[in-house]
Amino acid sequence: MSPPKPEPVQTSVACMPVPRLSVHAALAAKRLLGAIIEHRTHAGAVAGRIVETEAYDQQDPASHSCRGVTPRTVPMFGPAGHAYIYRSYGIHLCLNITCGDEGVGAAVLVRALEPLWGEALMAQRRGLLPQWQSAATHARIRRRLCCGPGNVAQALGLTIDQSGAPVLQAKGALRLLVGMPVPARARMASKRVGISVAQDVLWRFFERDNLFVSASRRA
DNA sequence: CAGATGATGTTCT
DNA sequence: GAACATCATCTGC
Repeated sequence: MSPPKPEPVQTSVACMPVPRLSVHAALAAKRLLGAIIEHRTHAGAVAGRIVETEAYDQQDPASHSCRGVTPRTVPMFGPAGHAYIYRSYGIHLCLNITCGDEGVGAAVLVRALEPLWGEALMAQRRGLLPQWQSAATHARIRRRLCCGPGNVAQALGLTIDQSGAPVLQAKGALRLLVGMPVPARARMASKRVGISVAQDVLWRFFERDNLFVSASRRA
């Protein structure tokens, strides 16, 4: 199967400043809603608007950083604005954006994106290209491209060795850009997904009524 | 729709 | 050896 033609890259949304991330993880998680994550490779550029996040803090028993620095979690303890990517259940990769001051182990998990560009390439990476090309199922497939952290990393085409890469540099392959922030009235908070400790903490945030937040988890 | 399950590699005890 | 910030696919309503 030959790769789809790279789509033209939109740049107008990239003009606004990115939110300050050297803050507590829960605040960074709210600020990152509406921001855009883009990954550029030889195959083309793909990007999506962040619509679902989770905060993980050093003081938080559910966080990889709660027992101090390990080889894997080094980026969490570095400065804000870098990728922390880990392998989940042996199969998937999950993308986080580091936050907080240097020395503090904190990051925000990117759980879902609203696809913006490079959708055909995303579909190919997700193994959904045949269905994508048949226009009848377009909307349904589009909704599945980046829902869930494992799917986000797969659609973006990330690799484990990109953990630690900066995301606030204009020349970087993986970049955080800013579109429309999600105002507080359109923002929902809930318990985080898939953890066995600190289950009552409301550190999952998502945009209300957004189709790209997985349906079963919209509340 | 809900719930169960297997795939799979790394990290930490 | 257990646990794991998941997902697709299956079963049974």
